[in-house]
Amino acid sequence: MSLVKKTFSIKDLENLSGIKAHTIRIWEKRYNLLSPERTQTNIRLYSLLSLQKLLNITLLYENGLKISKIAQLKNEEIPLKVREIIDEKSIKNNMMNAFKLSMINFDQSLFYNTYNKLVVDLSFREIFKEYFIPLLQELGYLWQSNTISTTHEHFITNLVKQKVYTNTEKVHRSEYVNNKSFVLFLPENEIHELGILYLNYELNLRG
DNA sequence: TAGACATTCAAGCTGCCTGT
DNA sequence: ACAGGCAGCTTGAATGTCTA
Repeated sequence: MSLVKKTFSIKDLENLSGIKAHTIRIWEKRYNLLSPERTQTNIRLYSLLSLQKLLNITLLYENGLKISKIAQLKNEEIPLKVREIIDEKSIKNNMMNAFKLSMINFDQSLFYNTYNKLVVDLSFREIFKEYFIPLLQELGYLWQSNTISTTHEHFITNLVKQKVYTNTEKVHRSEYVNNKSFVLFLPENEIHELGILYLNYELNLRG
């Protein structure tokens, strides 16, 4: 018997993709996602291509795309979309890891370098929301699990704070766009002020 | 007008049945 | 074992309606 399989049963697809056979049938029926060959006795036989397609679909699906949306994609578009997600993820992972490394080693210039790479393509808001917030969230867990100390936390939050300050200064306008005033304050004894500093940035950005 | 609450819809799962 | 149909259930998102 050949070790290289040429056709796959619906059970094979279930095992390889983690999508239940019943669900695969439903998708097939509702969205024509796959159109397998059939044996004389009407049993589905999937090609390697079908398997590939299902695995791609699974990846998109697990990344939050609705099955109804995926079904609208043309066959050629699916691998492109998959690559987009993978690229985006690995770039993001690399950058996140760089930030974490800079924290562990108290490496200020690594922090700045990573930031400077990001700022080429992203707005400060995007960097703050997509990188700094997750980073700070993770700090919490790392601290809880004794992986890092408060010194690390202070080191990185201060660098982030710096970035908020400099960006706030950059967008600050001498003339206000409207005459509204905002008073920002934290609850008593709340020491984590980054959120409020960022809000201040957003307000300045809007004049 | 914001927030609470209700309704609707898509998607998926499970169980049951019948047929091959 | 697999196919396919049906009913019933859950979940989450989107949308609509009511009310303080």
